[in-house]
Amino acid sequence: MMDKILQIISDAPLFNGLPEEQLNEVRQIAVDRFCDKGRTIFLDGDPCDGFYIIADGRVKIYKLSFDGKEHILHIYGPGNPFGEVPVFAGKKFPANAQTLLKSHLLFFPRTAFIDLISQNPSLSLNMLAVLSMRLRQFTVQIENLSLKEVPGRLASYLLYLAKEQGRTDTVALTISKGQLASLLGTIPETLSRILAKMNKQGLIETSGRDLRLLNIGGLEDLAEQGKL
Amino acid sequence: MMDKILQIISDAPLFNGLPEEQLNEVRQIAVDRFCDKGRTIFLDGDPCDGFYIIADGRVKIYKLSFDGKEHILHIYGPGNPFGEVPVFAGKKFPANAQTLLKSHLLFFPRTAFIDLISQNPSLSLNMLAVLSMRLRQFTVQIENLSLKEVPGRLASYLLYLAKEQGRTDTVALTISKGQLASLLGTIPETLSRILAKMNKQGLIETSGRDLRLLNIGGLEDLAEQGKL
DNA sequence: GGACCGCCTTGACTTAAGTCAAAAAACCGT
DNA sequence: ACGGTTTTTTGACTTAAGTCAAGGCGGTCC
Repeated sequence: MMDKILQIISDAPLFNGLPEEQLNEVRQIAVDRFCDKGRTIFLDGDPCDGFYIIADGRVKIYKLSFDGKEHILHIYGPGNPFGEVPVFAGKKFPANAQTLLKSHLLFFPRTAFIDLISQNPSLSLNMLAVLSMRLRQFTVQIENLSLKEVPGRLASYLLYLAKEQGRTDTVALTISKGQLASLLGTIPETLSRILAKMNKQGLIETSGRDLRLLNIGGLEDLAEQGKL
Repeated sequence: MMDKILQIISDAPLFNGLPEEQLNEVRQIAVDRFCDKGRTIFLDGDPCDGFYIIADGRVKIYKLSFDGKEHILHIYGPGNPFGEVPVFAGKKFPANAQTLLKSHLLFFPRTAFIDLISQNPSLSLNMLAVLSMRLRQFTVQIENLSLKEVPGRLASYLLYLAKEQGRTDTVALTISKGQLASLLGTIPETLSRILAKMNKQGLIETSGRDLRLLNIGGLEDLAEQGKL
């Protein structure tokens, strides 16, 4: 008899390499949670009593400005943990989280999880690795925001997507263009104009959410230099 | 007979709450390193074989753009660790590090430190807390960069400094204005103009590196709204 | 004291990107 | 296929902030 939740836990990078016995302990403390699309999971500043792993679906982590403008920090899919920061420091969520699709989440209560980590060096090293990778991503994001212009950020993102999807010629956006704009730290109008310009320059060819990358070298230059 | 290095280790937040015996183990693996002002400690992309704690001095962590523009991510002082990310993931430094002052550093070799962490749940929880706090700071930085204009970022920074220095009326910049510009994601000319404008508006009064905060409420509005 | 150097400021100009408004296109459920 | 909503695009305009260039201020080292 197979346990679906145990299967998800076994596949998650966070629990990679743990012996069966410890996976079972992790499974003991996991709590199922199902969410419709567009459901808020937590808000910036909410007190935190645990973190999540996505079993299925998609979640955006985002910040809001005073006047309601949103900047997306991450978009996570199956296998990704989120909301771990306040488990270890600060006790409050540093950003908002909302489902982009109908999603199945696993919730891990704070104190039970800390107990597990304390007894479990390889789990703690896995968690250190997860947080370290996040920090690395953030340094890239900050570099992009402050050192590159929007076309450069877009080019970086397209190349990242191409690598992610294992293609060199075509990529399919997994999110709406409006959301992509928010992820790149800009607005839909600007993104639309830049895509149009890159079309005209022969760098890409767009059709809906599918893009053909016509000039990888040109995109790489753009991503590196940050300017057109 | 007192050991200065042991003293520094005992005072560092990373080793907070560890029993004496474990502090001694940490001390065993620490390596002294002295650096003059302006010395590069590591460069973005360098392979990493350990991380540092500042015993004394000051270090900037920064990214460089293609054409040499710099963005400062952090400025760290005594007690702060830096360069931990590649210890746990990725193996290469994600940014550059350089001393701003003559500094005394403690170096902790990667493998020895990982051994310690594995045997030592509270050390690993401390490290998780350090990384989590960094992630929290980064979310704030990204929020500032993408959702606030330069005046708003400056106001946030001044209020942060005031809190840091335990004052409400006066703050002293600990870095040059040029470096502050780089920390805020802008350039010296822009920073200078904004300081002049805030002077004219009666928000602050500048004299060299000392600033008087004349209107805390106004600064808080500015920091929150991100706009003038 | 005076010449030099780095840091900071100011001015005139350019430009990337945001705003507001409206049209066009894609998407959805019935 | 239809009407209606949402998403995307386009246009005209504004604005924050960067660039380039020139002065000013402040320290310090003979």
